[in-house]
Amino acid sequence: MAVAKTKPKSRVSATDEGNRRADLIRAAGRLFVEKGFDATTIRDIADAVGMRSGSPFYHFKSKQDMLKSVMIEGLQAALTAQQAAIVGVRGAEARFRALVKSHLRIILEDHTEFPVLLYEWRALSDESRAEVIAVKDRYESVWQSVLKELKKAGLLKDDGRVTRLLLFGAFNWTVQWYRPDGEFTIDDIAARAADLFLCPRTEGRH
Amino acid sequence: MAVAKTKPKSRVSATDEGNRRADLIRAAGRLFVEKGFDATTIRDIADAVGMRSGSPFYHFKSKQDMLKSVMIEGLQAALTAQQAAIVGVRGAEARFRALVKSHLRIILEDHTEFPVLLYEWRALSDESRAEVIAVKDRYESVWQSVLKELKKAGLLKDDGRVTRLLLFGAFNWTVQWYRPDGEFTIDDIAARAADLFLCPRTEGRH
DNA sequence: CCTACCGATCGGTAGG
DNA sequence: CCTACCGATCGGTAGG
Repeated sequence: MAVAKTKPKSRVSATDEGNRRADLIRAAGRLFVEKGFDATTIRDIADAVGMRSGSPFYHFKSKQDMLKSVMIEGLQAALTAQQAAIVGVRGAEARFRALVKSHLRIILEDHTEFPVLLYEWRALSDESRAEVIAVKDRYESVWQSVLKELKKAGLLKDDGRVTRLLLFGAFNWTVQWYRPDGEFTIDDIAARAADLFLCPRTEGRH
Repeated sequence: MAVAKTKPKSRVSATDEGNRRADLIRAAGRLFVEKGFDATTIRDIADAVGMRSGSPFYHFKSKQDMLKSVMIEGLQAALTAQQAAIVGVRGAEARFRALVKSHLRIILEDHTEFPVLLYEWRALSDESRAEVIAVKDRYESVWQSVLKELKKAGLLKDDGRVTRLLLFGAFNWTVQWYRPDGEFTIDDIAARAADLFLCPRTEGRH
């Protein structure tokens, strides 16, 4: 029997599947942020990408699986942006400012996957949670090392757990109030946030 | 007809109704925080206070009405605590520290109504929202005036809208990570949070 | 990826 | 405040 040695068809369909999956993740992320995980139905998500209600289950085995995938997608985008933001940047303050800017862009720009992580943690099942935490830890460890540098440089009084969580709180809360058509740009807010937390360098360094 | 001039029975029943209503608000608040508004069913709430599933609708006309009532209840408790915390306290820094402590106690202690306001804003209908905002504005205006005093005293670089929202973010985010059995008490966290935001007074004031 | 469907559950109501 | 119930909707599946 003539079996083709190259399989262009399966290759194409794999690509298509990847795209459809990515479409679903993007639509789900946006809807989860807008309406919340529980208030979003599979039918909402299917509609958003032009599918029928049963079809998302061809790509994800459950709604919970979609939630986990959305969060991991958001974290991976954040990790990539984080690396790009600090590569080659020297000095504790500059690295800190770069991290803040990168973080706010990730959570406030059109990527809506990361905010799902912030506001639907409760909806994540224990099994999914472990997977997500592994990626989340990588993202946070970069923050920890930069905060440590900051403290060493005398630009931050304390870099303990409580301080760290207070910082993240200020940043992550922006999702609740930032509006793209508002008075301030994302970079404005990032600069003001960095200013707020940095101890003034002692006057007259010379 | 012999109409009793005093109506002890209706008085008692009014009191009872008030208690049952308060019970429902407390149970709903706890469940909304634990599972989220959408994931909490009327049956969950009824169970929690020992009612049948149809009975909460004797006290509230809809689930949305319960949400609004929970939020307003939380705000009123916060307003009362806020007043008590700053009355007679003089000096910008002392007033600020008192406000922070009071706020963290309200959102982290057993009162669970205020956090509903923070995390279920999205679930609130437009009509309910207007009512809640009116009470919320009273609570925030006290913060604004204290932050203004702080800036005047040189203890805060800026008291604009962005800074204010960053501050609230750091405080409100504690709901996500604070654990009563953790390493730090609420007052520890309040003190550390106040330290984080206050500019160091210029050394050697004399 | 669609069609057709199922069992479960939900907010809410009538009538007492 | 309970009993009994309804219409709507939801996550998910079988079979193609």
